[in-house]
Amino acid sequence: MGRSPCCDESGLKKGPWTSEEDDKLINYIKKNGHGSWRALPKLAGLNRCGKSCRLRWTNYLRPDIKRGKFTPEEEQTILNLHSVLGNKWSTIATHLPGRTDNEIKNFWNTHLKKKLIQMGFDPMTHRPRTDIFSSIPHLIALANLKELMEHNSWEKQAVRLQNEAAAQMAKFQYLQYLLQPPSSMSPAAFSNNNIISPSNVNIPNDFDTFDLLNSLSKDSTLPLLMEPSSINNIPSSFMNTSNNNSTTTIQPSIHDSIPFSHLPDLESCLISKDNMVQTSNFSVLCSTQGENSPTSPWRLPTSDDLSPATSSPPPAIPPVTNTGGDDCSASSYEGGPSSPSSIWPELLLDDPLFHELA
DNA sequence: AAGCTATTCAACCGCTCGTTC
DNA sequence: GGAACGAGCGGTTGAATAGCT
Repeated sequence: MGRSPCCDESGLKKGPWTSEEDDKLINYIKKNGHGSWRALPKLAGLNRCGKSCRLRWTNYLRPDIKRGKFTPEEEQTILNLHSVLGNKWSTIATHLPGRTDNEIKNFWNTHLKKKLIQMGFDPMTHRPRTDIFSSIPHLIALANLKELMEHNSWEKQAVRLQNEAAAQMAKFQYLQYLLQPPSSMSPAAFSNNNIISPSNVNIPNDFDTFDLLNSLSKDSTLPLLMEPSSINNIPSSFMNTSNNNSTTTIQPSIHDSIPFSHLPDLESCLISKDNMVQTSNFSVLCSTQGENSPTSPWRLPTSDDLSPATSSPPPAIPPVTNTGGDDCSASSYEGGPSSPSSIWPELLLDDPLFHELA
């Protein structure tokens, strides 16, 4: 199958569009619809290829396009969706009305990616980079912030909380290190669905790992999405397990899924087959549905999920069990719903450092 | 003011996928 | 089944602009 010549055809104009060309394109599409893009330029009296016309229309001239700065909510949505979907810009764009895939892609490449890198996170996996050099910017920024805070006086408490947050971060980075996949596995493959499977991760019989996992689950809200056979390797004494036909939710920090009709923000959640939405503050999720099934039982919300019921007020979210007395992590990381694999972006957005570095 | 560098984003390129014949 | 084609997608480029020296 050869490539279609399209824009290679000589004599066709390339480069920036003039307002005259824009008018021609808009008027034609308003009257006739775009029909066949290949045929459109001739019919509209444009010396452009159809592809160029399509791009100009979908990325710039379409009447429903929303221009201007991305809101923090949109930023959050992009981060959440990117952590689940990767560079599926068009899919991400379907969750952001009025934004084009091109615009989101540009915003990611020029802003969000840089923020993640500066914070010491891998923008592909949304996980902390475990090599010491990549962590340096984050550590320096933390140190600077700490110093800044120590020189103001509102902040002994804040410094303590910051230290505790940093300790949490360190704990989790160590956990990530313990659970990290073999080096042969590419980050891209890992980011496809963000599921830790037994084949790509070493779930050790290492008491330290489970101890750390358990401690993190108790005093913060850090989640892990695992496949069922991985879960089988975790001693049951570590977890409280609730079970139904399609999912098993293991919740050391006691946080139930809630019916999605009560969910305040569907966009940033995952929905299970039995229409339960996973909110923040869960700890470990796994599926009991088909031991060898590569597919997650969790899915992104669709427009069909946006029923009128979603407008009913959300129930009070139960407080996080917080054995460590760490109000910082609890107050920072609790709150809005999140998808299991999108906790890192949410952590970042809640992290003052994230805004500091922006 | 001029020159240089960094950033942004519209547009292009080349590939893949789905449909038709 | 496979060739041809159209449409769409993600990656990349480069002109315009902003910021800095």
